[in-house]
Amino acid sequence: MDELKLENQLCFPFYSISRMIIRKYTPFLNELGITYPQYLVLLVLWETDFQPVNDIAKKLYLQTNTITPLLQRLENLKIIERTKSETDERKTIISLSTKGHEMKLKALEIPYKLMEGINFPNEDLVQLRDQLKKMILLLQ
Amino acid sequence: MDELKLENQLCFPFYSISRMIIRKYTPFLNELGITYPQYLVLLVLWETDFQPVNDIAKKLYLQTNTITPLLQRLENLKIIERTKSETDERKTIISLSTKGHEMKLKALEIPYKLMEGINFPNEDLVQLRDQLKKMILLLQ
DNA sequence: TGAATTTATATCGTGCACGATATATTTTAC
DNA sequence: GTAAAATATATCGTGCACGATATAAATTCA
Repeated sequence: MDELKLENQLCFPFYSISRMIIRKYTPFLNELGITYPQYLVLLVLWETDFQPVNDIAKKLYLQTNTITPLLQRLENLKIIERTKSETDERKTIISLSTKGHEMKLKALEIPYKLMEGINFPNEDLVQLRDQLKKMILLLQ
Repeated sequence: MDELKLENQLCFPFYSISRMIIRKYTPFLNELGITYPQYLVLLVLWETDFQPVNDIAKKLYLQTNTITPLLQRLENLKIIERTKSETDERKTIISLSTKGHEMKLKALEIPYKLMEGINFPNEDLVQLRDQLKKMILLLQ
């Protein structure tokens, strides 16, 4: 019976922490005029520019039907560009605009500002990150 | 510069794991005809029946404008009932219907079925749960 | 080569999340 | 005792997530 107690749920803490951290991000992302999932897409593009929709989706463990409209919004905001691949016309290649590139400079301070607001012991964080990585592999 | 790499993000693993576990829940919850956030509300009600909207929202770290329409859907499904408090007319008291009570019996097996699909070492899980609890306290 | 299958993206519908706002009830303070 | 503030819920708009479906291009294979 205890297994149905909220306190003993496995997913609930992940679900809550995720939303709580996103809330902490929001004021900084508002300054850039983007949302958290849009920020994740930009992180991917800042690492590697010019990628098909599917590659971005896979890196974020999302489906293309989630990020297609998100990418259309980023295009409307003039942050990215969407062009058809010349070698494979099915593929839509996503690339950063000048504005998208410039946003990286402003974004650089976000991770620091964010961690200031959360006083989590650093040694715990390192260990936690390893556990979470293991967990993602098991869940895929 | 490395702080903007997807791999080094703090929130991304929580966001991904949360969605991945919810995906594992979905087939079992489909059998009950409910969604994961609706399941969370039922967990709260199965522990304590008859609660105002606000109490449920607080336990789930959600806002009332998120769960009000969710509760209306659960009412349409005849799983819960919504009645005004007699002592404070502002409060809407949420209670389980007969169907809502009966669903608990079917739900009892969900935690076991779910953990079967994830081979996470048990000693790690205990430690992880403690870390996550600490984190939630820091983030509130 | 041409039909069948696979791949890549897009579209549509539903249900969250959440900021902003509205409305009604209760409490507080003068 | 009544106006102001606080509380509780509801409504509205936008942007995800994701299942289901559509469409078009590329690949496979008979």
